Amino acid sequence: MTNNILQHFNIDQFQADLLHWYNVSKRDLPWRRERDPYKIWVSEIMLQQTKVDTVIPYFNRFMEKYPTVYELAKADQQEVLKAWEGLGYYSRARNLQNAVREVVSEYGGVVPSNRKELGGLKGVGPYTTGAILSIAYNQPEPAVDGNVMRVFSRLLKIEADIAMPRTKKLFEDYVRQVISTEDPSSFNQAIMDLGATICTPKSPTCSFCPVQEHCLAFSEGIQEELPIKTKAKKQKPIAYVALLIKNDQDEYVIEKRGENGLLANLWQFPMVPIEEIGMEHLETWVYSEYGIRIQLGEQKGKLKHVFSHIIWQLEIFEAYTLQAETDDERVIFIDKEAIGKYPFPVSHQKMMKYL
DNA sequence: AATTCGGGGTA
DNA sequence: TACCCAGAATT
Repeated sequence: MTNNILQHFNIDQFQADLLHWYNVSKRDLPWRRERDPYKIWVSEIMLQQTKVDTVIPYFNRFMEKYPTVYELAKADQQEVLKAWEGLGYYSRARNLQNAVREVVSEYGGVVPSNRKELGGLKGVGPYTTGAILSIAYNQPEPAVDGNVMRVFSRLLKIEADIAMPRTKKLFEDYVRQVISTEDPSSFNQAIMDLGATICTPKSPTCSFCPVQEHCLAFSEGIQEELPIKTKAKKQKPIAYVALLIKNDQDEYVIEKRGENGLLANLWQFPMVPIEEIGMEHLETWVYSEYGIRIQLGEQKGKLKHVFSHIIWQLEIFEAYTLQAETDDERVIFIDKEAIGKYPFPVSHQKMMKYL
């Protein structure tokens, strides 16, 4: 399989040191209080690219609302998105619910315990498959995420670029050789805890590390140089005029975004891609786009919102209309108090203070 | 292999 | 600012 990097690596002692540390020092997290595969699953989806501290309140609310696959399966998607509001990467929520519905209809409500069926579910990729199989079902499967690549790149002095997709397979091979077959659940979680609390991206606290004596990078003093990761490219800014359109009944215009792409199926205040349209054609564009005749008011503020790949530069304007309806099926007129029932991206939540 | 998907915390 | 985070789907 892999070469002989592990030749001088004491696997048994490493496992013992790591697991002992984990048993003494593991974090008390809501999804660690029991071993319900559904709860492990939800936690793993929420934790994708998201810090533990951010996830905890979302996870607790979600479990109160959807304690089993059956409640989530029968829920309305807009309600699920509302529960996900602010957490980001909203396709996770839509995929999770679709997958849960498949578990109910195809697997009798039981989360699959094999790689083929589990990994075939929407939103369940290689990492999440391994995480559920190991944590919930105690199978010796690798679950390679950013933590694991960082920890192992230092332990074994692996200098492959972790930004490259194929590099993850390399780490999966190493984990398969090093993982505890006695307690794979604790092993994988221990690596994650280690990466989150000690073997951190910057300034790792090697003096507290339970496996310091196993670490090749530490022995050479190069732990700060690893892992190697090529830079992501910068986000492109896009300018919009965002419109708080009010009618004489104090209702506001909000719009449901499309079912694919960025912030899919969330709601927002109408946005005009102002670079393409030009301020002088704004009212005309709004009428052709939404069938709403408006009069532009004054600017209320501006805000910058950074995504992974783009930056929204929003100029927020008031506007007025005499209408209370339109043919555009994306659009509704709604009063201020009812807006809170709809899922909005954070950028548009920030605009609500101007209502 | 590269890009698209959110949002917040950190140094 | 720049980087990172218990990544997956799409192109």
